[in-house]
Amino acid sequence: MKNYYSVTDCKSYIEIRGGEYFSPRHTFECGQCFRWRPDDRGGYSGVAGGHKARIWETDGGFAIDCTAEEFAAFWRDYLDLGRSYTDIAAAFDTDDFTRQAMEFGHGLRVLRQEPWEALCSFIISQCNNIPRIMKIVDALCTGFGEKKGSGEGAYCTFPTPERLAALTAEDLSPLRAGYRAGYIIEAAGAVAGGGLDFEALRNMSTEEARKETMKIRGIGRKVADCFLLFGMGKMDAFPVDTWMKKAAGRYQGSKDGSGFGENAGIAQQYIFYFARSTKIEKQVDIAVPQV
DNA sequence: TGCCAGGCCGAAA
DNA sequence: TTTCGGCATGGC
Repeated sequence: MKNYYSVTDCKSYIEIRGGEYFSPRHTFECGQCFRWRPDDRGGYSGVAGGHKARIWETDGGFAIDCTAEEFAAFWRDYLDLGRSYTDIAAAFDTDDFTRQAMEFGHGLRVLRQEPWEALCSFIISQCNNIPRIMKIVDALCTGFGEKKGSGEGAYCTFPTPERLAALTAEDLSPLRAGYRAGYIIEAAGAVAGGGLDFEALRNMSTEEARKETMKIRGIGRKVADCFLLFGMGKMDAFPVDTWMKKAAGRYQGSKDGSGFGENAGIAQQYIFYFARSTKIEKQVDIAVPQV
């Protein structure tokens, strides 16, 4: 396991080499996030934490169209580059199912998303399909987020809880989110009003944080666990006995015998394996060298 | 046209 | 404690 990333400044972008293999496709299309889109050049463009970027694979690693400073300040943590997924994968090389799961999702990383964006996005995800989730999230950002940049580089940030808390379900009707609109506004109110305190949740056990999150109407076990894993970095949010049994059932029931197809749902179950891995993972040194 | 999608809520059993 | 219908909407 290499734990050292070399960052090369290529003027309009930086290239990261020497770390673990990172798959933009597996990472951005597995269903853990909803604001990244593939482009016709093989890369992915997305907005996170108020930043916009394009990420693509290179011969020796991957590249981001940002500065080394921006990488160090935001993208490095967002992409969870300080965690050794190689070690995690090695620890799960125990049986056919887990081995194929790891192979299928090779290069996938669990993104460290903004808490509010993760919570709101997974409220929208309930009883919904991924293309429509992305469509609603996009409409939410376009309609109520902050507009940044200009021309082709223009984009909208994810709307703040304060902004959404001031709205009514009717205001959100252009989103066509259905009954989820009310849930969004209630959650926004809880966050903006301090009823759901992200910093306090960080200091709680996963179980306590889950209980606290589920006090909000419209947030059940599934949404809460997605929020805790993807938004709060609580890597043990998904109990293996609950979620992996589902994944195993779908794996064994696959018609072509290949196990894992191009299925975002299955890929997410793969993430749950990572979620169970904190006990064996190692933190690595990711100091960014001079460019 | 009908089924279903990465749920949740609340009532009834 | 578990089960089940209803909820909005749109993709297939």
